[in-house]
Amino acid sequence: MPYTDAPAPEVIDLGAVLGALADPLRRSVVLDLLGRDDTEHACSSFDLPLAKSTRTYHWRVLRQAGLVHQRDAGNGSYVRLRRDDLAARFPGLLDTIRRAAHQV
Amino acid sequence: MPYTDAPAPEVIDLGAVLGALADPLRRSVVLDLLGRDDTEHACSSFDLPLAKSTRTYHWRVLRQAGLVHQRDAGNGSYVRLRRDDLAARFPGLLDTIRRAAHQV
DNA sequence: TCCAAGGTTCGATGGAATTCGTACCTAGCC
DNA sequence: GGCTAGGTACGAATTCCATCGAACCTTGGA
Repeated sequence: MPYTDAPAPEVIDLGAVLGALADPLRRSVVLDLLGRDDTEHACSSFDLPLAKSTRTYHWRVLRQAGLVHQRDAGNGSYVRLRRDDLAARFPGLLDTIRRAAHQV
Repeated sequence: MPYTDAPAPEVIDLGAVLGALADPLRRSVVLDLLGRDDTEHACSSFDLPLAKSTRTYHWRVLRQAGLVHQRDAGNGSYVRLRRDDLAARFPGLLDTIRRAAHQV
């Protein structure tokens, strides 16, 4: 069944976004997505050293924070960074994070 | 006694900063400081609806994350936003947060 | 049809985060 | 000196976070 818990673009909460990005693992996923093209990517294409259920948990956090859109394909599932929505709501945030993460 | 747990400018951790800013109360304090002049401000000048010990706790989080510098004056204590350090380490971060927080 | 790969859900668990009360400290003021 | 305002330290309680295992589901392929 599809995911219905992603916030609409205009109600994405800054606290939730920052909380999601505060975690090193989730932040690395977002940075990874920023380095890929702006399309869907298979969840299985991320090499996360965690139990399956823990991966599910982190994808949910990112989804509920409004950072990613997720699509269930029964078999696998796919994620896409919500670049436009985030750029519209919090201009420059993702760019700033990307630049900050590439620091020393 | 003085506070010795503030990180040096070059080792401020992005995760710690984002974690500190994820909390609505702490974020509001930082935004408040951004709206004031770039000097020391008395901790007692912030109207935080919390027990004294909880306020101390949140100042410590902000201090240890590297967001503020805190000075003990025996009697009161004073904080100052580390604008320059943060701008040097994570360019544009505070500006972006400020802009984002002023959104709808 | 059976099986494997990829995910979810549900409980459980250990640890961190947040809050508070109490006791204590320091400087300034009467 | 004694009092007060502003803070800290510490312990306790509570809640939230991150992790996992086990059971289950769905699709695609042998």
